[in-house]
Amino acid sequence: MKNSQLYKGSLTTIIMKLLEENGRMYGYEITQKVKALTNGELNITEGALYPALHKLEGEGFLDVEVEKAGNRLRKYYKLTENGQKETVNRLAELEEFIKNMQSLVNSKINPEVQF
Amino acid sequence: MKNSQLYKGSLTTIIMKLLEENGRMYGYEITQKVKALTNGELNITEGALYPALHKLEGEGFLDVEVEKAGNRLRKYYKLTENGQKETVNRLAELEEFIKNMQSLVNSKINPEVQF
DNA sequence: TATAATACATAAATATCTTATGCATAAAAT
DNA sequence: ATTTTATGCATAAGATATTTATGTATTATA
Repeated sequence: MKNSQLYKGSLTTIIMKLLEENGRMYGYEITQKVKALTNGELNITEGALYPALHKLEGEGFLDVEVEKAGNRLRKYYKLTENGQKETVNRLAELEEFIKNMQSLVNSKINPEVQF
Repeated sequence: MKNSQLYKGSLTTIIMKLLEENGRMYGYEITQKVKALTNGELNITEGALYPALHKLEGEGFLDVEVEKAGNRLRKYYKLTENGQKETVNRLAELEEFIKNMQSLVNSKINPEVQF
């Protein structure tokens, strides 16, 4: 997704948070939602998304239901009970991460001027 | 560094920001500074740090000066002119990243309750 | 009627980081 | 006195996540 290396490692957290919000979503829907919420800045690639969804399912954090929309199939994912607990943990980790990054970045450029 | 996957991709940004602040630092000093600024939460491992420093140097973003402190040697790194420009870019990317992650995470749990 | 959008999938290559290991000096603890 | 911890560098193997490339198929738009 996108060019910036910073997004590496954040994909599953994003997926789980969106599923927590929306109850259930299918893969393509997730990519579109992320694009919309970030004003087109974050584009999740399919090569990253689908393996991530399969892994989360394999870990027991997601359940899947296949449905047909017209002639096209959609795989709707939703959080399992364990997935809901894990989502809470990951969001807490994300908050910590952001807090830590801000501690590292928001310090003064010229520390010798501080008093 | 640490357990959370979220930090992946953020190491070089952290290094460059610290060098921007402090003028020049040696590897071990960077690990200690990061630990201090994050209250012990973020521990940069040597296996990540040294290759990252070498890579940044190879890309022309860092210059190195070897000095002896007593009988032990230290490699002091500082930003090149290009490195300073790149630091500005990376910090802007970090801000964007944090903003986007907050957009994704700070949305309501129950969107149907919004009005 | 060709192109773009929708919808899934996987495999190879790349990048980053963890874990493990190695060497050496200096300080602190037993 | 001597072991452990801290300081200071380094690299290599393995794990993991993501990019890039490719594939298939349906539906909507230009």
